[in-house]
Amino acid sequence: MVMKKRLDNGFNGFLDWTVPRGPRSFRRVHSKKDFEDGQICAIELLASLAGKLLQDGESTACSNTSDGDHSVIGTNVVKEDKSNPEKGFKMKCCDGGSSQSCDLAIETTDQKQNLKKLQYVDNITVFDCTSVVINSNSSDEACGDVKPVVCKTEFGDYCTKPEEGSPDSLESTDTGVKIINEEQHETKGFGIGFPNMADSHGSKDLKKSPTMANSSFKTGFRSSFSRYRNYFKLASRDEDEKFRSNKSSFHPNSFRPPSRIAGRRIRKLLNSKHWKAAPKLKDCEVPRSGSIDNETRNPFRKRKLYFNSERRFQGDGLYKRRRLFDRSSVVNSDEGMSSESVSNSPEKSIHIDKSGLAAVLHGASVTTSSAQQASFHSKDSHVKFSIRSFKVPELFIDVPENATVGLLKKIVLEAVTAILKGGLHVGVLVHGKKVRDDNRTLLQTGLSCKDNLDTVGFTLEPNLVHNSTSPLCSEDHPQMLACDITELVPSSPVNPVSSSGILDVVALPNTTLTNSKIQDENKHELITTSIDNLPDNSLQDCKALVPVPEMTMEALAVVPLNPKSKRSEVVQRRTRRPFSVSEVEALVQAVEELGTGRWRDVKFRAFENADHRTYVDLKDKWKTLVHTARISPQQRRGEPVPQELLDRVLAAHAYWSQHQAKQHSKHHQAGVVKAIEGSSC
DNA sequence: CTTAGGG
DNA sequence: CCCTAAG
Repeated sequence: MVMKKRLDNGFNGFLDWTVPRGPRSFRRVHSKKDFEDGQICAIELLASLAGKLLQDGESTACSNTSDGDHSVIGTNVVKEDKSNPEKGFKMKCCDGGSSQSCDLAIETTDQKQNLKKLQYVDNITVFDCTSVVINSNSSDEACGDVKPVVCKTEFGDYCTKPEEGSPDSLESTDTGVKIINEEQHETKGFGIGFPNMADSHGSKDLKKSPTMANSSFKTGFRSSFSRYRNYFKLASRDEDEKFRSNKSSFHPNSFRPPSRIAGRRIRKLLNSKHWKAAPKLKDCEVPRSGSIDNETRNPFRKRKLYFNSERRFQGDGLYKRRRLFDRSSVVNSDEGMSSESVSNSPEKSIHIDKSGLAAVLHGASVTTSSAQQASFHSKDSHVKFSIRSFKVPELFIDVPENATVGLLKKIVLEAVTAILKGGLHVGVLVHGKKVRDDNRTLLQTGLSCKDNLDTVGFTLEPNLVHNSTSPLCSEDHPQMLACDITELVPSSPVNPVSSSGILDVVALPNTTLTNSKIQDENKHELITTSIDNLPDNSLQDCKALVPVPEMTMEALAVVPLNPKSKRSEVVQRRTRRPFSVSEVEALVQAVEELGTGRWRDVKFRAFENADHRTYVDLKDKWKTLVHTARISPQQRRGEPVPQELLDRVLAAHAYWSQHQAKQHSKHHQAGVVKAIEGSSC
């Protein structure tokens, strides 16, 4: 996760921030509402199915084993039975043999907005051995007919809806979830699938979902979109130089008139939550008053150039220092812990998905439907995603050797159910990096060009921030609400509690997973949960089942366990936003006029509406610009800055450095003079 | 809050 | 880009 330092530039790598580092602290942004608003409808469906399975477990799951159906390991497949539309989501167990496949197809077919819907064929029921993969590569005709729709907008709406239409509505035919047996992994693989559940309870749950699905989604999107529009009404300076001028005039100029503080306040309001009031203020703006003193002393003063930060109409302003992210969305999938760090008894532990907890989409194939994706107003452009496979979050399972396969299945199912019930987040990866700014458009993110679409990835992430009012907590483990668990392992195994919902650990009361390593690494979510309600007493033999969330050591170390402190808010490093040439030009222009010591003024002069550029950013950029200008062109990286600009940078830098020195000496002299005068008097 | 500078 | 001392 740490980027290579660029020492060759002589800067001792201080430029390293060009690549995001891990978060330093955490915050929580997703509201409780997020969680409750059906964000996990699809998941709940699965969970309900899983619950059903649990109930019927002994007769179904175990029967498989007794039947000698060993193929279930890594091959069992769950699929819907489309032949029975009324039953909706009848689950069927099929022995996929080598053609194991499950369904998970996510597709965005954008009609009028960027992202209209995600189709989610939720046969996410198969887990493979080393890596649980929901693979859709196989065009298994038997699968892929059921299409509950999961709408996950970038604004958080998340809903499901069964697709009443024909299977054709699915973009891709390959909607099977594939169980992959990755032999290269030393751990033994296995898979589970929902057994025959012709009368699955799930169908009922499913029938509910459609309603809220669409409505929730649409409203969510609309409101979000309207916010954008409001913003742009206010702040977009796109093709409006005048606007910019007016705007700047509204704010205190660089010489900070008396009203400066008030001006700042107003500005702050404008930039924050009072967008709608802004347009009116604009009308009241007064033309910018001329400079008082700069004119005479600043040789660069004449030039006028303003950077139109919103030129591209991309809603950058919405960024608004949005630094709070759900914890689970912050963790990088590739930072997942190794299995070794968790298994307290390697011989017996079964490690699922060694590659980490993040559910990683494999081979996302994406296509664009519009040729002018990259064009400016591509509102009508669609970006279609065809997700071939997901990895399911990593599970760590520890069972005794003499446990039955049926038990194992049950345990795994428990783990999966726990995760699913906890809800999932979808992460988006571009070039392997997580896109954490949910407000960015696909266009901004670079997902609009066909060329870039193959770099997209999706992840399924356990919803670690489990709301206290969520069913799992309130119903199943109410006691956790009152527990302030700050230790890694519960001191009293007799008092089982649930952790963050997805982290439930099924363990014997006296065999709490107390692996020292785990403790050492702050796996404080390893809380035991009661297994009393489990039907199978044989479960008593199992040592522990530990679904471990995607989580880095860092995250583990920081995230508190207390459900309340689970609001563990994350301060996410801002997304990197390289300065464009036009921005650089604006910066140079402003610095030429104002000097290098007045970044606040520079900010207001040239980047006032670029909320994502703070004066510190500008100062830093200037710093790097000066550096860039001094090094040889070959050593420069990133978007090349015109030499002309760099020359100006150096000139301005030299000038202001000298000027500063002058001022300094001037003041010094003045002080001396004054002192002399004072003494003479 | 700003500035300046290190990381 | 982050952090923070200092003003």
